[in-house]
Amino acid sequence: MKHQITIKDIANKLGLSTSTVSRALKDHPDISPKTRTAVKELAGLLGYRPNRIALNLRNNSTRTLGLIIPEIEHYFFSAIINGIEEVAYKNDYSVMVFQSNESYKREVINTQAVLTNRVDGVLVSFSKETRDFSHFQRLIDNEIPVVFFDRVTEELQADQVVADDYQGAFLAVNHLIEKGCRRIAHFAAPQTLTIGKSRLSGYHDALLKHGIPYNPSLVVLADTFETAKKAAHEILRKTERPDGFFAVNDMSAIAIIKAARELGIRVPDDVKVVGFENSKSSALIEPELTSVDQFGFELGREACLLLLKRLKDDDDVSEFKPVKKVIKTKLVVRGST
Amino acid sequence: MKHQITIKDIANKLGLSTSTVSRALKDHPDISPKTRTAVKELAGLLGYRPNRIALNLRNNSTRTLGLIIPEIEHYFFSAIINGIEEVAYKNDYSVMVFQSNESYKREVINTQAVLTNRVDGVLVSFSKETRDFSHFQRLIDNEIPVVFFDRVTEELQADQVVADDYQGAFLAVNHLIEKGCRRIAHFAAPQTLTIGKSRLSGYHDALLKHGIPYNPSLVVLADTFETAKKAAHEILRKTERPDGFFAVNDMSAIAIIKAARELGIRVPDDVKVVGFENSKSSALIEPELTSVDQFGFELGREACLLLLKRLKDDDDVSEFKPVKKVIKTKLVVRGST
DNA sequence: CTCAAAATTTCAACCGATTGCAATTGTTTT
DNA sequence: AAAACAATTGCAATCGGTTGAAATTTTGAG
Repeated sequence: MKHQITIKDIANKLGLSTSTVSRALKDHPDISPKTRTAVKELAGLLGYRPNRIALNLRNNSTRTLGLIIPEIEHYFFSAIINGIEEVAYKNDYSVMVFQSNESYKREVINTQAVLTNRVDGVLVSFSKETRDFSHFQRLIDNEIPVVFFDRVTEELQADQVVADDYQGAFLAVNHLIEKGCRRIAHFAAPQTLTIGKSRLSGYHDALLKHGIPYNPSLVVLADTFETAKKAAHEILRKTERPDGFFAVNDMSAIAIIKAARELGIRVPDDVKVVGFENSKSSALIEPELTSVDQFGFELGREACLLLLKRLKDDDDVSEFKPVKKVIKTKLVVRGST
Repeated sequence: MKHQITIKDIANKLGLSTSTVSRALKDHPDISPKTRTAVKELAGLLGYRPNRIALNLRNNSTRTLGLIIPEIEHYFFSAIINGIEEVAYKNDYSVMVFQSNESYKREVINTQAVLTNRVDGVLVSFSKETRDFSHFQRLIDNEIPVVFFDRVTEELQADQVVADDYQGAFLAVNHLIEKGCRRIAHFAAPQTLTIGKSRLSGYHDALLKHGIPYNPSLVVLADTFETAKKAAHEILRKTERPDGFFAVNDMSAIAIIKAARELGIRVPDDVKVVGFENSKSSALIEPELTSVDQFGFELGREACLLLLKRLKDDDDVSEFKPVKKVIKTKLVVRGST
């Protein structure tokens, strides 16, 4: 990088001290109008920009947020990043993005990276592998505000922002039942993730409400396209095949639709399918997928707003009370049901 | 943030000077083994981590890269970010992400933000609106290495990484012709973007090769789902409708397939469609979309590698020769042709 | 036991900006 | 004209770490 114009350059050229220049630039009342204009003029002329790093050092703040996320290449997460970046941008914060790639080990390294980079706060959605949360506890111990979103845990004293997974699942399954389904399968996420548990429990309670017995053999762990495709093939070949599917995400739901087509089973006539995410893809496939919108953009926005709020009132650390923000979901009905 | 352990804390506790501690921590030969181990031990005990900001200030380097991108919420770009983050991670760099949201004005602000944040280098794919490139020139004037990817320009002396758009388009249209199409429409991107021009020219030359006259009325500006859907409806209703489509991206291609279905036109029997991107969605729709894979992940990797190379040999600034790296594309044939 | 060489440690400046306090200049009052 | 006061400006420390050069201590040879 080229030599950047510093306050010292301006001071020298005008025969002033750096302190005077500094004060002149920020309209300190002590400075005479004459020198103030002179300083500002020259600063403009030379294209002076304050050195953020020097300010970071002095203020012990970087105006930067860390974002630790499993995979960027996933509609839901990219929507969240979008929401986060939007809020950060409006509040003059920058965002550093770190991917864990669903790897616990890499996630630990990511937490070290955010510490090293001295970010002011961190937004986290942890990996599927993560069981131990001590690396996040280390952030909290350093009094770096952390907000968890989507993938959250009760093990830590930290803010959370989640979609209303239980409500979404309940809506979805209720909808299937009202459409006439009686034998509804659930393609679930790992039960180590809160979203896995909540969505299963919404599924369970919706069945209960309509007096349909809960049948564990209809619940399968399948939260990716590949696993879901395989599982759907198996379960659809059984003699007593399901007449409805509630999938934990859109990719799994789409895999089910594809599997059904391959087996000559009609959607929605023979089998109805509901996904969770309301991704772009859900409107592209045929039939279009009924899905629970979990408003990733809003979720990201809320998470970032909450974090910025924490950064503002960071004084009352002693009486810290974690907040759990729940974003309502919405069922978007399309051709697959 | 809590008080962080500094080199001074260690120095005080051991009755040493900060310089000794500093040198001890980095195995300077001047330091006696005794003090070295003592310092390292205490540092480990207290959980000392060097303050990156202080180092940034001294070294005038942040080990941070800036990334300016139109929209994260787009498969191709998120794949690119993935590739960039991967390379940055392996080389111990962090990535700051800024979205322009396809807005020129916001993009200008983004370039200011990367300047303010004193990133070591910048990766850019500019917005559709951008005609004037002086904000990027300002980065170059500040001798901040800039690498453009996907959306590039010849107006600036800067490195570029692009997919082989011409080749990809040629492959696609050639494929359509070999499959029997004679009246091929092209849904194009704005001709202000190099990708728009290159893909059109590949389309043009493939027609030429097979002796099919170029017909401007078959070229339509339509690079989003909505515009393409509308345009497809219009063109498919004409008496002399096309028998093949080459779309500038997958979203447009999928819109064409949907429009055809709505009009009762069969794909691929009546009309064949090829997209560009090979996004996840292309394998989800029915029929699956034939598409040109532009390897977003690799493109991001290459762009980042090129930038890091520039950062390494930043000495020979005088004899700067911009590099243009072209990533070969590949036609992935599926059910839509 | 002395003195120089070697080993070890400290001093001080620096990166760029901020800020309390001291110092300088200019103005007014008596 | 001197004292008192206000208006400006400069000094120096600070943030945390690095590094050339100086200062100190240790070691070993004569």
